[in-house]
Amino acid sequence: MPYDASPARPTATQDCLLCPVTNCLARGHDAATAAWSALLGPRATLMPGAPPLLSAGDRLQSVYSVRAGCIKTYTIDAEGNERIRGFHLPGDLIGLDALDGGYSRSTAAAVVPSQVCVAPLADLRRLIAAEPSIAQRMLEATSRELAIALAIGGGFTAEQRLAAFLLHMEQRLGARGGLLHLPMPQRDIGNYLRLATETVCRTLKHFAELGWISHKGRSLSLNGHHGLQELAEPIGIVRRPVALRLAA
Amino acid sequence: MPYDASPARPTATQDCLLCPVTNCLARGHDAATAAWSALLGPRATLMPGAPPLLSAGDRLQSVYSVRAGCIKTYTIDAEGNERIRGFHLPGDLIGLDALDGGYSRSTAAAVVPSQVCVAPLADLRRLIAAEPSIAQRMLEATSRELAIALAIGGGFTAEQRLAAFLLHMEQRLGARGGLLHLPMPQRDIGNYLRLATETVCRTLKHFAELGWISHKGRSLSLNGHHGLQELAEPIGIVRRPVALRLAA
DNA sequence: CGTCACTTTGAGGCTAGTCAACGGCGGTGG
DNA sequence: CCACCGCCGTTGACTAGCCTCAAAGTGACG
Repeated sequence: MPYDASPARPTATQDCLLCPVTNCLARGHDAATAAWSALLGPRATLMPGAPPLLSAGDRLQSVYSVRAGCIKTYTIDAEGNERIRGFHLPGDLIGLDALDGGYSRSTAAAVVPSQVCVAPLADLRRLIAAEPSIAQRMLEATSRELAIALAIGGGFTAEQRLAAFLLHMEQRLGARGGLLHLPMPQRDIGNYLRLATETVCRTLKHFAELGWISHKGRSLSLNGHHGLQELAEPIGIVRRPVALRLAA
Repeated sequence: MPYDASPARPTATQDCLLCPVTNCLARGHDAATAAWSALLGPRATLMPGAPPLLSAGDRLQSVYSVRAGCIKTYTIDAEGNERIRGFHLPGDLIGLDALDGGYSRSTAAAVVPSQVCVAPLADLRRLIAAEPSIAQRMLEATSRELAIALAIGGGFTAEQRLAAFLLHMEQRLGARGGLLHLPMPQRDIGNYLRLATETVCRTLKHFAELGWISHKGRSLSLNGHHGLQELAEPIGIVRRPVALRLAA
């Protein structure tokens, strides 16, 4: 297996109601969940290197919910440069930046073997009409992505962006004890954060020298130092470590 | 008047159904519009320098719809640095990045004398339950902002970002014949685009030397050269000038 | 007519990118 | 089983785009 760890463990036959995925839209309650669960029936498995799930310029047919693995969305400019716009982990939706306009602005491909649930747009619209709470949840998901995009897009230093990225991944992957395994290569991290691969590498090394992290390959452990948090704090996508904000 | 031109022209007593604003959510049709119109009843006028409409960390009470003027949203870090996350023009909504979480991530203040319509969240939720098309439209608005944030956040050169900004403003302001008046100072443009004020100035000068624009103060005219479009093209927030995409 | 905010211009420095080369690890094939 | 190959990560030297600092010019307003 070319991808060290997190082999996506398909969980193919599970029902969405029992979905193990932390943030899965379908979790929770009631009739909305049942309807959503039915809608998400069709699934697709994606391998790295395989044709993309979705290509920039395509008419958006469906929204996708990541069930396992990691999907990256990106654009490719005239010179062939890839520009990664986001990484989508289990529980995330793909296609939210295309709901206005109706055609996809980005291409979506698997970073590691992955599985997605497919929600055809027509069905989704019907579902929204019947169950406004679904729209509410999609609105929240889109809002969350917007907040992240605005935060990462800001004018921060390489160290700040990388620190925020690590903490954010820790949070999203639900890492226990600061132990986590990044699905993507440093090249992709750098591309996403507007950094050269070399800068990612050097900055990680720097963090390691400070004792803030230790890493081997794509597995890393955040040693709980406040350094990363202090660096990432102004970016504001990581939950505050409690307290700290008494004044305005 | 300290702000040369576009003095916001309050239009205070107009009904939202007759709203002159191009993209106003309330435009269009049916019962949804009527309900929305009623909801948007309360209005607020904002002057530059006045206390912000909304502050980072506040519990989000309402979503705001810009009716006239220009509102900027920004964060302020520990050192007091302002970081502008977006400019909101008539027809834009404010607060969309806070729908998840429920508290505002940014502060909103007027760039020029402005007017907003106030949509209390509780009312909005009720309205969405009754009229799913409102949720649909908000979803589209949020999606649009997401696409813009992702695009501007990418790793582009100063010239590319500024070119995209100018063309985008031309589009959003509905400028006729390439003539437009920017509401915000160069400092704010630079802050938004992660550029020093000096870089904005020099880049504008450069565009002018190339004959692509001419400007005096905040009024500028885009001379229709393809240069700006070519620069901005990879960023992808400006509509293509027709044709050009036969392949792929 | 002075003040203040904004813009413009210049000189120099730093962050991060580019270029180049090597090491490691896994997979593949002989 | 080992040699080869390709992707990824690492390291060093150099470069460049943009930022910082400094200062003067411009226009609006009191």
